[in-house]
Amino acid sequence: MGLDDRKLAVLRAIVEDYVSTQEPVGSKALVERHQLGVSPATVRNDMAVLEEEGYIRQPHTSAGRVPTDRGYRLFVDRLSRVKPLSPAERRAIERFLVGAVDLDDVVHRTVRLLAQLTRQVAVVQYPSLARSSVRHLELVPISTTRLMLVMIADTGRVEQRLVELPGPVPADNVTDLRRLVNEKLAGARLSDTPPLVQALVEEAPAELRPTMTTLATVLLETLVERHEERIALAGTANLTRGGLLDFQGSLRPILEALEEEVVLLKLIGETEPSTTRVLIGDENEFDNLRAASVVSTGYGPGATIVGGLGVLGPTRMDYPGNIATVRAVARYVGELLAQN
Amino acid sequence: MGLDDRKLAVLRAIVEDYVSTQEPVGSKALVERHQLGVSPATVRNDMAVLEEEGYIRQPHTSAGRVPTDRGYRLFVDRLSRVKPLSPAERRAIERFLVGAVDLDDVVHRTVRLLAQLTRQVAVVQYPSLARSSVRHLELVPISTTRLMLVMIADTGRVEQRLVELPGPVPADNVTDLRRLVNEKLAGARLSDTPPLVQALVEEAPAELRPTMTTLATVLLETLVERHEERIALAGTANLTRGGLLDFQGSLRPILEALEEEVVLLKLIGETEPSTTRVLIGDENEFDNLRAASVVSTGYGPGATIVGGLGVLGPTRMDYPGNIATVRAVARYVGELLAQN
DNA sequence: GACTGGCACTCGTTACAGTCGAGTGCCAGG
DNA sequence: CCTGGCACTCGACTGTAACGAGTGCCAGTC
Repeated sequence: MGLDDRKLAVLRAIVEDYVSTQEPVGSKALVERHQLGVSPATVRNDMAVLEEEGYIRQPHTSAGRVPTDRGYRLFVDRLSRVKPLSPAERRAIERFLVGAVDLDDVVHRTVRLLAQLTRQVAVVQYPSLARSSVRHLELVPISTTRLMLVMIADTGRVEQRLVELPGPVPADNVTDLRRLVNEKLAGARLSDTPPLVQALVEEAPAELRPTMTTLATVLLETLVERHEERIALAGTANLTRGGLLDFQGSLRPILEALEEEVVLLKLIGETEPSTTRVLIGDENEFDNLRAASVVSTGYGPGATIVGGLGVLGPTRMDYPGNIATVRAVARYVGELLAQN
Repeated sequence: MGLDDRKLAVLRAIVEDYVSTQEPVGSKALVERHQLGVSPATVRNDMAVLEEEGYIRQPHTSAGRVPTDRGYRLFVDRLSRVKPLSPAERRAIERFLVGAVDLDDVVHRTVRLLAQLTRQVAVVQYPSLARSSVRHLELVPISTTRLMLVMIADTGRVEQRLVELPGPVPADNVTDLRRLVNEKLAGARLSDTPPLVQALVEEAPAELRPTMTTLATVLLETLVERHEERIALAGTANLTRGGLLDFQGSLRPILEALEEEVVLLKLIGETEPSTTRVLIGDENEFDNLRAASVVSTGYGPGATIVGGLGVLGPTRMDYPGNIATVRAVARYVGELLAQN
C-alpha cells in the first residue's frame, strides 16, 4: 500500500479542488489545474489505487472522484500545512474582540467572529466552572426566608441561585454566613469545594447550623453537580451554503444535534492537551453528525485551559484555513481572559 | 364583496385541510371531507369568489387552492376559535416547568417546552431589564482598582460588569459605595434610574466622588443604554419539517433572521396590551421572514408584562393550536415568576 | 517498468414527446 | 341559486434518445 509522492499530490489536489468547487473532480480537470507533470491517464491509474485504498470514491460510475472521510483524514494529517492568517483576518480578530465589557460579551463576540471568519457554524463553551476558582460568594437577602446566592468565578462567570431557607434568618446572621462562606471557599477551585463545603457545615456555630446546611446543599448542587456548562452558538445559517449538497439534503439531524448542549460539549469540550482537534465525518460518535466535521481547540488564560471553542461544517471544508482561524481566535481569547 | 357563511366555511375548510395535508386542496376533496351540503361545482364557484378577493390562490392552473396570507388572516380573525389545550398538554406544561431553580432554568425550560408542544421554533425573551426593578447592587473588589458590579433585578435577572476604577479604593470605601448605591437605587425601576444615578454622583462625599463618577458611568451603560435584552431560542430543527415545501426551498433567510436578536426582539417584544399577536407572512416587516408566521404574547407576574415569548413557523401552521399553547405557556410562566 | 494516447464503455443529465389525471371554468337545466 | 356535465389546462410522470464527462484498459513508447 505504498503511496508515492505523486499519489499523495493527486489526493491533495482532489481535496483542494473538491473543497473549492464542490464538484467531483476528474482526471482531466486535475492535470489542467495543477502542475502534476503527467497525463490524465497516469492520474487515473493513481486514482484507481487511491480508491482501492479507500481515500477517494466515485459518487457515480461516470463522475469524478470525491474524497472519503479517510481521504480527508490523510490530507489533514500529512498533506496540509496550517495556513497563516492574512493580515486582514488578524485585524478582524483584534477589532472584533477589543471593547468587550464582560464575559458574556467576550463569548458572544468570539462566537460571531468565528462564524464570520470560517463561514461555518461556530461553538464556544463558556469557561468551565469545574476549571474555575471561586472569587467571591455573595448572599443577598430577598426576604427573611430567602437568599439569592451569587458566585463570581475568577474566569468572570457569575452564577446565581435562589435559596429557600428553613426558617427566618436575621440580617446579622447573613453577614456572618457570608463571611464564613467566603473565608472557606474564596480562591478554591470549584472541583475542590465539596470537602470544604462539608467542613463549613461542621464548623458552623450552632445557631447557623440549619441555615448553613441548606446553603451547603444548594452550593454543592449549583457549583458541582449541576456543572452548568454553557454554550454559545452562531452561524447556523452557514449550514445552508453549498445548497443541499452537503449534509445529503437534510439539515435536520445537524440542527437537532446543535440543540443538544451535551453533544456540543462533547465535541468541543474534550480538552486534551492543547492541540487542535479535528473530527472528520464518521469519526464522530454522534450519528446525526456523520456528515459533518468539527475543528476545535481549548482556550484559556496563559497555558491553562478553561473551555473549548470550534467550528462545525460539512466534511468538505477548508481544513487548513479553519484550523488556523480556530487556533488564532483561541489564542486571542486566551489573552483577553488573562488581562482581567 | 359579501362573503356569505358558506364561503367562509369553504375558506375555513381549505385552511384546515391545507394545514394538515400540506397539499393544495381541490373542490372534490373538500366536499368529501367536510359536510358542506353542496356539490363540488358550487364549491368551485365559491372558490372563484374567494380567489378574486385574494383569500386563496392556485399554485398552478390545474392544482387545488392554497390560502394566501390574507386568507390566513381572515381565518385567524374570524373563523377560528382558540383550541382548549388537552389535559395531556396541560400536564406537560406543569411537569416541565416545576423544578426550575433559577431564571435561566425557567427560560430554558420554557423555550424547549414551547418548541416541543408547537413543533415550531420557539423564542423567549428574558424579562426585560427596562421593565425590572433593582433589587440589590453588589460591589465585589477584584483588585484595588477593579470592582465587579453585580445587579440583581426583581425579575431574577442578574447582570454583572467589570469596573475599572480611576485609582485605588480601600475596602471601607467600597462598603460605603455599596451602601450609598443601594440606598438610592434599590427598588427603583431601571427606566427611572438615570436621574437617581446623577444624584448619587452629586451627593457623594468628596473622597468618593471620582470613584462614584466612574461607577455611575458604568451603571448607566449597563443598566440603561445597553439595554441588554436577552433571548433564548429552541426548535430550529422543526424548520425542516414539511421538507422544503415551506419556506420555498431555502432555510437560509430564516436562519439568518433567527440569529439577529434585534429582529427577534421586534417580533416577540412588542408587548402591546396583553393580547396574543399573530403576524402572518408578509405582514412581517422583515423580508427574510416573509414566508413565516409568528405567534407571540407578553408574559409576566400578575398583570404586568416583563417580556415576550412566541413561536415562529411556516405560514401554513396550526394557528388555533399555537395561539392556545403560547397563551397557556405564558400564563404558567407568569405564575412561576409571581411566586418568587 | 513507468508513462501515454487511444478507445470502448458506463451512466447520469438533459431534452423531448406523449399520456394521464386532478382540477378548473362555464353553461344549460332544474 | 344550485347542480351535473363537459371541454380545457397544465403539471406530473413515463419512455426514448442524444449527449458527454469520466473511466478502465490496452498497446505502444521512452
